[in-house]
Amino acid sequence: MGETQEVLRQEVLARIHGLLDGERLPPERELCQSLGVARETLRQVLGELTQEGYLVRRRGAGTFVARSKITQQTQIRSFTEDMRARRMSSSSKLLWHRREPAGARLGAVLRLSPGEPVLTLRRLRLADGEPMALETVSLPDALLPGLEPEVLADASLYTILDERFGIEVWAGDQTLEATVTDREESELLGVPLLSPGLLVERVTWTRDGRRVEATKSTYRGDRYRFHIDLARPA
Amino acid sequence: MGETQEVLRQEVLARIHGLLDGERLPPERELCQSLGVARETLRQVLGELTQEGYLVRRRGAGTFVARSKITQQTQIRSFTEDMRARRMSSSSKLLWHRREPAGARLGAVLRLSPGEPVLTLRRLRLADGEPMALETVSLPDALLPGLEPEVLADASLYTILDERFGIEVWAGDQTLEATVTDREESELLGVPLLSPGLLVERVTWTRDGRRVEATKSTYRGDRYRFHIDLARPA
DNA sequence: AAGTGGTCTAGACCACGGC
DNA sequence: CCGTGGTCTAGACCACTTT
Repeated sequence: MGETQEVLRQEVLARIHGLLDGERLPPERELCQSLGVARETLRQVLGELTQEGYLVRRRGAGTFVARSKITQQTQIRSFTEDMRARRMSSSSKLLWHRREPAGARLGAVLRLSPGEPVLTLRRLRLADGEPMALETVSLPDALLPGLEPEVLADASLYTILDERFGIEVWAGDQTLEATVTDREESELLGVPLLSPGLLVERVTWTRDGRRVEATKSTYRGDRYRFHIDLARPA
Repeated sequence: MGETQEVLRQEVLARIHGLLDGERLPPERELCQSLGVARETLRQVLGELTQEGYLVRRRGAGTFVARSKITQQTQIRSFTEDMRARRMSSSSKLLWHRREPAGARLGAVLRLSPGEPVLTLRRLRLADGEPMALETVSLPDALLPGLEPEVLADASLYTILDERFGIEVWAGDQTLEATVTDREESELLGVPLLSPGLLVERVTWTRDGRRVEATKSTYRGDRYRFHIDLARPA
């Protein structure tokens, strides 16, 4: 996303904030003029905000504030919460951590400039003392000023984010695919080489769109199962 | 999506089809001229195809073909609907079918008495002519009076349920786990023995709680990917 | 330096909703 | 009918990769 759009997004969010649920925004042609940008640029931003549930657009009618978000499909759960829900004890082993520039790929995913520092840590996650998953988490360092990675050795990341930094994860995006374990994963997870595994990639963000984490995990295929409640679209 | 983009999309897909994995597409400025559209319009289409995994774009370098995985959304979708959403053609090959008493396990899942007849069929599902998944569906026979299983050889189950029997799937429950393909699966899916695969089990029901289907599918791990939108519980 | 994708602009026309 | 969002255009400049 460009610089203009970043600023524009905040401006529009501010205006939305000043409106009630269901109220109409000014027409695009009017809004873009008052904000000093091209209509297409504004539309790009409005499109994203619509996607995120802040707005509803109706052709011929207008763009409206949608305060109430409906579609809670699948819930975001941290490993810790997930295990608690399964009535298992969870623990972690911090394998390594480092702070480094985001680089191109992570920068794009987390919406940071490539030079921005990122905290990355790799943890072995255990359930009832048994290895269950290997996880690599990357977080914008600026989000967690002064955090010692060691406290994440055995704590819920989401809890720390919330209680210590006031960061609440609001939504996310996750993909699952099948894989087989490589040598390192097999050893750490205690399974034979080339065992089935679930590769889970997750990106989450806060209500105001700030990217919180990019996580890539490999779950043991023989012990882990992913559950989804389905709903039929209307 | 506009008319121009629809046509454009097909044109670009055709060109992609003519290229190998990793090959570069012509530059945007060249391509849009040869296709007779504006660059932004072309970029819109390229963006979507990138989102869908057909392409990878690298600034300063070019746009490249990515024989990538397909990603699935979160709602209940039949394979047919899923593929249609991906704009791929879907087809099926009916491997076998039979009617028999539900038995203990299926009876419990579908909430039928064990003696109640169940229609079970096994289908190979293909996307754009390529094997993608193996699926075994079981349905209460009483739901589908007079259905000839052959019509399911190449039709959407959900569509038939709805249009012909007035049965609307309302909600469901799905689990995913990692597996490796056995001998039969490998042969039918055209992958090596013990390839990674996704084992998907699904049970769905109508609004009034009647169980509709119990399905067990094995998806190719190298071509299929599940996509889930996450939301944080309130 | 040349060429690529990424962003932004100003303006046109279309399709639809509500008056 | 007019005003709205939806699409498309031609062209400019920027950021990055490659040579």
